[in-house]
Amino acid sequence: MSVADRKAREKEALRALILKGAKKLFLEKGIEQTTIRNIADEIDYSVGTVYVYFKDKNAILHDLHSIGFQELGSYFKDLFKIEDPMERLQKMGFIYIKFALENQEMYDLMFNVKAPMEFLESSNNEDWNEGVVTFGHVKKTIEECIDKGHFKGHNMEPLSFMIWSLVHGMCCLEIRQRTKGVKFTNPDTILYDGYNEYLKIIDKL
Amino acid sequence: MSVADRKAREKEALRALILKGAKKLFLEKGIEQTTIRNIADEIDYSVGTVYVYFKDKNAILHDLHSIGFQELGSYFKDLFKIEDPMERLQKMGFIYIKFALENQEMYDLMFNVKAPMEFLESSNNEDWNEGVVTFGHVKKTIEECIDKGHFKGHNMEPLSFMIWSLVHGMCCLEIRQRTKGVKFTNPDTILYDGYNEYLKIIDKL
DNA sequence: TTATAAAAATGAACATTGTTCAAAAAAAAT
DNA sequence: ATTTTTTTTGAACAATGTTCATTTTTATAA
Repeated sequence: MSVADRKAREKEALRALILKGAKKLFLEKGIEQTTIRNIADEIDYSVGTVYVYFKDKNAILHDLHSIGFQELGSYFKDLFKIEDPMERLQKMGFIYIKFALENQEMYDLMFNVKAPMEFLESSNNEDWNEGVVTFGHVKKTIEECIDKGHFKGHNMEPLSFMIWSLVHGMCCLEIRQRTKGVKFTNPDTILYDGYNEYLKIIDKL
Repeated sequence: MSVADRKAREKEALRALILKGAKKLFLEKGIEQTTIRNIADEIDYSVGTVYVYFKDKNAILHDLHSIGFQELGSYFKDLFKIEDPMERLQKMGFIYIKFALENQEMYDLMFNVKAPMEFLESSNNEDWNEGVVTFGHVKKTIEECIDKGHFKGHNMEPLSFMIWSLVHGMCCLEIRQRTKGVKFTNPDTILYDGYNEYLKIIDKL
């Protein structure tokens, strides 16, 4: 173990500490209400240090958005043990909603907040890897469904996109407060009620 | 015409002028990049004046979000001439997408930006009228579809919510840049391709 | 151990933001 | 012409993201 190695580890640790502090504050008081100064205070470092480890706020938000995808991944983990692709598809949407509702701020960061995408653009990164991988799971599952004779007459990719959008749209309306004040009969269960309507439909396809 | 009347008209006119200037700048450089000072400059008034006519920035954003719903209403106008509810439902989604793509910044303000909802909360307004009315159009159409024997075994409200979410989700992913960098086969048409998959499905219901 | 070089951390300073409010200017009423 | 009311103003404030010369800490060499 050289000194350089230890330093590299320490750098990585502080980087992680900053992200941890940022995430804590995000969950406590929201992304927009969290400032760099807040984050620095939280971990007992100065503002300047934060900027040594991250180019700007977008960079922090991007890294945190990646962590969000890791967390979604751990929600998804057991899914791939399910052999039947139709059953897997059904559970996938359910778990997706569960993740979104249990991690609203993170979900928002992953799929709504502009910063992570702006970071990608600013670093000349063409692809959105996190998105590619996650959407890949949907596509793969749908493909298996089609192979088994389901979704006759449908195209894999647009169908996958539509189903992703369906679930995302519900989460999005909920998280961005567009379901409040719309006078649903059962506001508390509307996401799962809506999802059930979708389940009824694909049951026949 | 009393002096008070004229003054009232002038007040209303200046209010409208501020909103017009704000909208122009929003479309030019985005909502987040537009400052109150920008708006004041645009219409040759001082910052202070803007605050005489609007409580804060959220109030401007809320009023502009309402204007967005008026504009969506004019897109929807001809829809209600369509007798067949299934045909109307199909066209409604299509027009909804068209509106979203042609007015991305306004759509974002209407359905994603938090400010308009924060304004509602701060003014103790329980209901989101614009949302209630627009969602009402979907519900009414679905209800007519059910009355005509479609969507057997489905519940009107959750089904309406699911369909709204489906279309909204696609628009949302597009506008918030989550379709870029995901390597679609046909990125330019993915929204309409996705919508077509939905059309194929409800065709059978 | 001490002196020197490299790395890491700092926080004052800057430009920009939303917002306020006493003062000035303009308009209306007397 | 004078007073009162309404409207407009922009300097000032606190808070934000960001920068960077300076200081502090750590590693290396003598």
